[in-house]
Amino acid sequence: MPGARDPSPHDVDEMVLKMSETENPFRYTAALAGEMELRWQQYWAENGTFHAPNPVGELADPDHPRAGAPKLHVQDMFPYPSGAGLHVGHPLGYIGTDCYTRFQRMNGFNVLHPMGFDAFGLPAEQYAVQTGTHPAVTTAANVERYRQQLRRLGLAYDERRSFSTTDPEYYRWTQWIFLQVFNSWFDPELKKARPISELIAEFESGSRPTSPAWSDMSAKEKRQLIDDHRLAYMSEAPVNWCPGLGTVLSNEEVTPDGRSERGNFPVFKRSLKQWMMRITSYCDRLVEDLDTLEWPDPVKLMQRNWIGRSQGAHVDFPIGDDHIRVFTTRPDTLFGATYMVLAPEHELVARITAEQWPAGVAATWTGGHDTPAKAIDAYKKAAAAKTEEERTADGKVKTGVFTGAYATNPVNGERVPVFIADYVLAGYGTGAIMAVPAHDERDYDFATAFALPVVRTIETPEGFEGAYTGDGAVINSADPESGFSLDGLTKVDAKAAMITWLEEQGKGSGATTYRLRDWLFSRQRYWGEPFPIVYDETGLPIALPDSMLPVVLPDTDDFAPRTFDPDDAESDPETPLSRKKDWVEVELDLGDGLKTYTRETNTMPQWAGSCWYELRYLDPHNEQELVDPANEAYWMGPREPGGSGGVDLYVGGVEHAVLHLLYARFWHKVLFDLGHVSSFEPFHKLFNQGYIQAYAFRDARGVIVPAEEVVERDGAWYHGDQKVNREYGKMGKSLKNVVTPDEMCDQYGADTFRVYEMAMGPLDVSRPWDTRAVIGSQRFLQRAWRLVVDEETGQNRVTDEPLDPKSRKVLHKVIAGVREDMGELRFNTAIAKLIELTNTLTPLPRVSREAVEPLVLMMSPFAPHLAEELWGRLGHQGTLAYADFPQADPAQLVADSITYPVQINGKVRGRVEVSPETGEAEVREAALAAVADALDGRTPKKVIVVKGRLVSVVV
RNA sequence: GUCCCCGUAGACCAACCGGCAGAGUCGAUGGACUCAAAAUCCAUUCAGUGUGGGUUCGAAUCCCACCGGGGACACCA
Repeated sequence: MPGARDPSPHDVDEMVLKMSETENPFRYTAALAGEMELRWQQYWAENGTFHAPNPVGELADPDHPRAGAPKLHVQDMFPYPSGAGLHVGHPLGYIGTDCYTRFQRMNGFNVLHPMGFDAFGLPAEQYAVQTGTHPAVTTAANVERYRQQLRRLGLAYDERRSFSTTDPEYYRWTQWIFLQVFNSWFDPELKKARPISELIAEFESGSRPTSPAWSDMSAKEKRQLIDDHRLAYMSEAPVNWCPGLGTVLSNEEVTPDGRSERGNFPVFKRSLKQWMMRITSYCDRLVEDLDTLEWPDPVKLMQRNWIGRSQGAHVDFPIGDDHIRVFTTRPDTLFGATYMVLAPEHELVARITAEQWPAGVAATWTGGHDTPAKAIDAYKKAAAAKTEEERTADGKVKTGVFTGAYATNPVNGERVPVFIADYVLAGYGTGAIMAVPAHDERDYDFATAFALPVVRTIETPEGFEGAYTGDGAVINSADPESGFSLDGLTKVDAKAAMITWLEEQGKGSGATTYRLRDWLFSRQRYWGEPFPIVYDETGLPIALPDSMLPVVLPDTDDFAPRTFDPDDAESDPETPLSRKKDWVEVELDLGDGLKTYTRETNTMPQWAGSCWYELRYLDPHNEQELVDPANEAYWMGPREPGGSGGVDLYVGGVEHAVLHLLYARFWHKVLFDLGHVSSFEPFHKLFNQGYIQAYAFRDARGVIVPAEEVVERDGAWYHGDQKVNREYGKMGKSLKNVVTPDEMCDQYGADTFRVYEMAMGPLDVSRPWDTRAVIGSQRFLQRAWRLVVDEETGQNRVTDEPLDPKSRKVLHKVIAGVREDMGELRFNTAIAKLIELTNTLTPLPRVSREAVEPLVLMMSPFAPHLAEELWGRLGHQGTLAYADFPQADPAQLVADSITYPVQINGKVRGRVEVSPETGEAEVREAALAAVADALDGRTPKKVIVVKGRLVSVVV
């Protein structure tokens, strides 16, 4: 019956809570924490406490306490706001940067710590399709939910600088950058991007000759030639088509086994006309500038691997009237090239294939076929039938067939047989190799299988079997006819000498190749930035002028992508925007009067918005410019000559090692070349935070049971009476082990949650979530609270009497330690030291202000609400966010005395206590005296005094 | 297969340039307080550092091999 319900267990909890509150009304409970947290969050918002002043423009504030101070720009990888909301793992990095920036703000830095939302892209669209709601609606709701969740944690963001990549005011500038890229070309001499207008001027003046001559070209031909030089260009080329997602994908979005990173659908190579970005022009700079960055080595390595730069040579091997061009990193071993291999797809295969097998050819070479053409045909069919996965999974087993043709080794005139084999990839280098079995493992395996000769050209250690890839003197590398010889040179010198010779003879040249391909930039999706591009009757793209930006994404109910059977490789992509006929056809005046144009209907990929967001935080409302140069120079400019500049600390997961971080670096470099920014790298220092993982439990049937209902008994886990198995992994709905920050705030308060996340381990290490252990952080905050506040009366307990000398030493030791730990993001050890200090003060009869004030200040980065509250109760006005972080008194860091353990042969046999100034000789005397008994008359062979540490005696 | 990182009390983690293995947290146990409990406070417990060698007066720390866990790359010429 309504109004007469029995007390539920929930009510009982509340009664218990109320009872304990009435017993100790001023106790630091979750309820009290919640009340004061809300109050301080309001205070900060109302007072703009965390506003960071810009040098110029709308956000400039000369009266701000940190105006003109040294700057610190710290950023998190902004989240994609999913429909599921945050779990406790998500804000780990955000809390880390919040603690760090609060600390540095108190150290006098003008701190920029913004947060935004990466809200375009596939997942938002998929979520919208699932729920049948427009992505704009779901995205806005998700962003709002994230904002609330983050606000509740007391993160000190400058909220004026927050934006979402889906805001038209934001993507207006994403489109503007696209146009910058579109209207640029890469000058290979200067190795930088230049405005396309400068290229056109060179064409027109004839200083850069064209073929045919510029003046002989039609207007359309001229435009095509120009378009071919742009950094953003359209091309018909094999791309990754993913029917399951209904869109094409960039190489970076495809996993090594040929599936989509998102959704795990099959991906097929398909020739389609798509937008590309010429990231390959920047390969060298993207590799070399890694040296200027403070990034974790694994991330640098991943980028280097992905770019895959190799230096070597192109060499031409004559064959009939043709020649086969190969790329090799080992031109020094050219004399050892005993055969050649083409990729099965290589364009020369058909032309060079012989009509008949040469006399006496081995059966292994022919694959058992009558003619080379049949053998080749069969092999190509077999290769095509294999998936990428099968092709690589076969590992070391080398297959191939002979073409029946022979080419000529250009250095010594030897006839070398030409094979096709799938261990040579069509997409890398020239799709053809010279094979040097003596010094390349793959070639050696193939040569062994096909009984091909092995000629060593590098001195190989005695008894060495297989391919020797190490260093050594060059041998067997001389041509008696020409007199050319590399014999006796080192590997490095021989490479250089060979390249010089090849270039002199016109038989090859030094060359560098890359694994990186140009960035496929268009997607057949609705929820992305529209391209600021239209087409006229020629079908060639025309950039819209800045004045027409933004090109707003048109509203539609028909936003679902056209997807296909995931395995239907022959399906064709369809852009959702193309269905909006009234939007696609547009009348514009682009200079030649009002004409009808057709809009580009692809949208930009998810990565576009995150490619430059670090810049927009600097000047988020600037309508004239992407960012005012003065603001960019202040927040991101290089700090020393030749420095990269960029964000001072960028924190995020390692999963973006290649995708986001590579694309963002590329765009930033284009903007740098065009003079829009003074930094040539976007992120100077990168820190990869670990993940919070969680246990999940499965019952005997293999069904996941809710983790919170599982109890541990006698070393096993039970769900009710049922024994369950424990697994370790991600936190997620499907594993029924999600814990949300909201629950933690309800149960303990945001400060406790923050302290727990920071205390549970180093920021870069992944660890398991353990709700039961959170209580420890709450106890710490309760003890600290109790130092200041009498739990029964609410009175201030702090006295102005000086601290006792012993505790003072502890205080200053802790201050020194905490400062050091904070600077290096070692929050777990900093918190341990704060707990130590708290535990030192707890038993004291009177609590001295001398100790409590520094404690409160030092706790404030971790537990900001509690600290603000205590700071007020200690008699201060306003916020402590700009108070000075405590400094240790060096005089207090000197120990009164030092106890030296005295070791005899590595074992501690005694101790001596001396004053810190005691000289080495005296310590030695005292030590020997202390262990005289243990020495038992033996004379020490050696006595080692380690100053301040110990004394080691050897007998 | 190659390369990189990590293995320390029952759990999470400290230990700086090699110098007494323990800062902190959870758990467990005992005590104080209480009629009792919760909460709180106090105390105790527990590893010789994955295994085996080596260097050293001295090794968790440096070197080598192996085992276990995580990650990167994986025919890139």
